[in-house]
Amino acid sequence: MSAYDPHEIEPRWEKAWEDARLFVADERSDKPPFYALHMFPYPSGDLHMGHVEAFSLADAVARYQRLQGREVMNPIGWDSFGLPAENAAISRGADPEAWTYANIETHAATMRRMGFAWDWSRRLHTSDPEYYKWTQWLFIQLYEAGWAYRAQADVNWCPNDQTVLANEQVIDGRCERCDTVVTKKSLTQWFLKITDFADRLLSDMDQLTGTWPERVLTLQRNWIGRSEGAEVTFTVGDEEVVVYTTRPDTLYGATFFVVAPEHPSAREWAARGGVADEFDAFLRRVQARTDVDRQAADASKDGLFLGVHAVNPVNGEQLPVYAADYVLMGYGTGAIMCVPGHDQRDLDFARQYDLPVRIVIRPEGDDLPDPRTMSVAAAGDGLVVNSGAYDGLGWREAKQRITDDLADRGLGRHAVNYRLRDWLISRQRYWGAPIPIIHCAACGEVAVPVDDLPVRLPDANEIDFSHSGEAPLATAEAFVHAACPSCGGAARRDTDTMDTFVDSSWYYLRYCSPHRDDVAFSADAVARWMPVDQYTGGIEHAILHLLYSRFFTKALHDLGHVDFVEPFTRLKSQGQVIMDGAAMSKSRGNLVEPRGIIDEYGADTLRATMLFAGPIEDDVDWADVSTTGMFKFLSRLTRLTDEHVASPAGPAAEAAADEDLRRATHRTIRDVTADFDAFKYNTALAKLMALTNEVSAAIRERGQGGDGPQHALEVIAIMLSPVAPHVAEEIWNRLGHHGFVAEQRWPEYDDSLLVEHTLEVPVQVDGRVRDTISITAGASQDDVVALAQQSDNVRRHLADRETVKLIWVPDRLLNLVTRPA
RNA sequence: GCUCCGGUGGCGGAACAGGCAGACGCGCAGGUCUCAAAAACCUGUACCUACGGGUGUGAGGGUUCGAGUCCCUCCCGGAGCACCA
Repeated sequence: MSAYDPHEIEPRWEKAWEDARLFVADERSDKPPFYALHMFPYPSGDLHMGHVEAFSLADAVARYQRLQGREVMNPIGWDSFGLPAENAAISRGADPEAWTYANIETHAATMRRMGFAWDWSRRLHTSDPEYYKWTQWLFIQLYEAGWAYRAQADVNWCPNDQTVLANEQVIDGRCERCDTVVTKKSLTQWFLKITDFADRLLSDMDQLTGTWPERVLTLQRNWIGRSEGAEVTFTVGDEEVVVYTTRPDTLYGATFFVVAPEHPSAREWAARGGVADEFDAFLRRVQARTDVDRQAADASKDGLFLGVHAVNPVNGEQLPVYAADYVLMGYGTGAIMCVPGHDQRDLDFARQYDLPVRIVIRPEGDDLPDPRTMSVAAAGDGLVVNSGAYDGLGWREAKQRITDDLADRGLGRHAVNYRLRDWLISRQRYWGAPIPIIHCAACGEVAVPVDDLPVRLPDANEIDFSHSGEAPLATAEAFVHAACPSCGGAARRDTDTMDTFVDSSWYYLRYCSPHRDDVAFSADAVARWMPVDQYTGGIEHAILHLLYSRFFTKALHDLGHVDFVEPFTRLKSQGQVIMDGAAMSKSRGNLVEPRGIIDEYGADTLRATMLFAGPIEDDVDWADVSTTGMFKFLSRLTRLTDEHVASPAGPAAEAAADEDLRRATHRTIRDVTADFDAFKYNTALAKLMALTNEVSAAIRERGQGGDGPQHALEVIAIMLSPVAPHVAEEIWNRLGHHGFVAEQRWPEYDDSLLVEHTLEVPVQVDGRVRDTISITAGASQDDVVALAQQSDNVRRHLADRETVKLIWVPDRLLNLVTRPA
């Protein structure tokens, strides 16, 4: 039987670590602190393969930093509020709280079997009153600063989950959780003013360049969607109407004017224009369409002439005013000037409603397009034409000048717009943190005083979950009725709960001092640990969670609670674990359970397999990876250790062989260290395997014993320990050590031992390898050429040819360039 | 449509900063051990070959003594955004 029995080894070391409280971060250590954070899990069922990969990465980072001499904080917690608990409650009559905490225990048990070096003493759950008390406190801080407000708006509504959704939670017009087509609903809801931070969310990304994946930064940049242009004032009758445009240089090309159907003036203008009934019908038609419908491929535009005209401030022209569904109320001012010659959407609309087209930019090098027949708008660069005094200017210059001139007349100004909208955080759900606001008929909105926090969730048995379409908390009478904190009169609590992304936007601060019941986080602890040194997690949170957390940090900074503006100094995103090319799921029948793999091969094999599968940021297809390969490696390594230990110092090793192994060991230290620094665990493992093969050859073929193999195996044990920690402890122990390998120092290499004395270098003739020759390191070009010319094969290829050039890359390669003699 | 990634053996993937393409592993083939099998171990494994060599990193061009790597054009795949004025 194999010497490697993970089922005996793993529990033994897990207990030893725990007994020694090895991974509890010490607040008073004088080692440099290192905050290793992974995105905490949502507890649905047991851990899945995606968790295993994410945590294997996170733990490798933390254990590596510990070996590098840092005092590491590697905490664990659960993002434990959320919809699935409630859905389970509705469909199976379970108690959301019981369901959630049972799942957490299942998670925790599997995590312990995986041997993750969590600091369990900092464990937190966002659904604990001790936690959400401070989530509510944070909400109040934002509210008092004017960054949380209630407004009526057309919001995204998921008819299946019976709740509103943030823009970020709507994917292709569908609910990100259940894929139901999202509809619009006009509701009064709570928003957080993330748009106030749009410019800083963008500009502070400079601090993250190089330490965050470029892809994540790009996603955030796109999401924020900054554009520069101008606001220009048109008039309709005696009413001023402001439009936003990125192309004020095309103002002279405007031939009509469009407002969003929901524009506040639209109905009044329609009435004035004598088309009120048509407008009402139009509005109903537009609102019946979902976003999915509106964004469908055909992109046909629905519009209605309102019977009134808008006056263009640059030339006094009268432009017909339309309401159309391709203009959105939520962006800019909900009104646009339309330049069909230079905007594709406007051109499409003009063709559909037979409106005139005018060219005001002459495209560089091209003829003027024919405005009567063109079907592709002229979007490129060029010189301004048909624009009065501005003719002949470059479009960039015209943009500047026209805007400046309008500003002088009080009819315009330079303006910046963002795609980003305020964050809608109200949810009509039970299992979340109640919004700590009381509505009083006399006093209006009143924040719950800090001393009264937390606003506790009522028990689930007080809730009528069958009451769909309304906030579940509204059905708990005892919860709803409250005294107004301001006047003491009878009042009602807000019955919405907060989006769970609010909970997860600050948990990294709570980890610093998770047991404090007088503050959300202690200033000292935050000063010690924050910002996070290394954050790891899935790319799926590239926008939502990371953007919200950055926003919270900036808000807390402005309120004086923290002295930094970015929470996560470095970020690494791992790919997803899939099976046969598709996401794993029970319904697809392609689910692989971590427990099954642990039962068969042990946790180390599972962890190492995940990290060996390929670059960590790439997806892993479980169908392509081999647990048996990794199990064989760990078995072979263990067996080799035993063979080494059992053999006496061995027959006197040949000096040369000993030197080879020593050089291989030092080269491996150098290369694996670089790989760990770059998160390249797949190649790090490959190099540890290669060194293991070298040790094997040294012992078995050369009969080498003693220091060389001992040192190589010690190095392997330490460098393997972040990835396969149990077997690394076992090997370390069998090599005769008593302390934990987890507490050793990462090995260092000696440059002088890397030098090879004899090298094999290729000799090329005209770029083709014709032989390899053996040279001494540092040999001169002349010596090498002389050696090369002794090679039969090289000589044959030089016959009848004249050498015209020599390329000698010292110690690497010789190339003889020839031509026919 | 726009933006950003990527394309290397049967498979996952290696290749510093332009210098011997295919590390490491899987799979496969052959062998040792065995009554046999499993396990373990050993050897081989890009393709073609008249055994000299030739061809190969999606396709085609270019730069260079030399290109998987740099430049241009194109094809394919993936991701994100998408009536954002």
